[in-house]
Amino acid sequence: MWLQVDPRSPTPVYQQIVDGIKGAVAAGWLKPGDRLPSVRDFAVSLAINHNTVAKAYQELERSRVIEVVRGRGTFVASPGQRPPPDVEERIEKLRDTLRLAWIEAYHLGLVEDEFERMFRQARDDARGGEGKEGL
Amino acid sequence: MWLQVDPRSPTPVYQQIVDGIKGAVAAGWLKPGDRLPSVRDFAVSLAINHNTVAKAYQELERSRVIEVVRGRGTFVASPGQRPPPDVEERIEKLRDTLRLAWIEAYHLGLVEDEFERMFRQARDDARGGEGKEGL
DNA sequence: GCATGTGTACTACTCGAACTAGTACACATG
DNA sequence: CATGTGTACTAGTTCGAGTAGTACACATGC
Repeated sequence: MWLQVDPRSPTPVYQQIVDGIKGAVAAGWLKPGDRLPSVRDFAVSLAINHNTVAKAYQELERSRVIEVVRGRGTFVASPGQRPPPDVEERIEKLRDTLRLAWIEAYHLGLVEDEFERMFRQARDDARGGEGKEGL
Repeated sequence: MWLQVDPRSPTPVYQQIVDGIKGAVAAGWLKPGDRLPSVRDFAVSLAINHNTVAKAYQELERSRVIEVVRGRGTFVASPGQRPPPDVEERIEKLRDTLRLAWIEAYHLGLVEDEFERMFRQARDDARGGEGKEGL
């Protein structure tokens, strides 16, 4: 299975699924129109309850990353259709994440150049990392 | 009081204290040698239990942000003395935070330039934001 | 129509982290 | 010795995450 999950992680399992799928889409590893496993199949693969998968799918649909069709399945959405209802709030949260990251970098003794390099490295990791990629 | 805390936030209260103090130090709003309130005084100001403040102080000491002297009080540490015992782990966590931030930015429809601008803005916010600063 | 597979909704329950509350202890200072 | 500091411990509450099981509504294909 291309996604793994750690039940003992402090990050909730459903959040790990959300992050994993968002990452796979951003990396191009999942493409618009691709079908995701059913909540039950996915739950068996990850050895978790199907309600946890359902919760992740609901969050992903709110984020406009996937589209759910009752009775048929869930599919990766085409990017940039319509933005999620709370974009502004999400952007604000992202701002705060970056602010806290700078503060943390300061206390870890990282100088500005190092941290900016890390920032760009993270961008490259976000698109295509994880080893296998379309070349 | 220069720090406030929201007991209904999903982020734990002790974590809010940690972030707040780290931010105040990084912004220069708290300087090395400055004394922090006692756990009990701070707890009264924030209307929380003193054990919660103590937990925050312990985390801040592990991060080498403050120094605790039993019987005397807690003080802002001088920067760059000795690094925390788990720097590598913290840096790795920071890497992952940035990677997830890029993924989130992608799904919010932010283009690279916008996100890099946001990154630099966050740096400026981290040192000196919050309105009042030493000019 | 009916069986099957899809996501959804609901209840009941377990588990662990966060937090409260209260108390006791060890150390430094005056 | 009194006071103020951080620390440690127990007991209990609260809440979110997750499990388990079931039932429902919709789409598809036989």
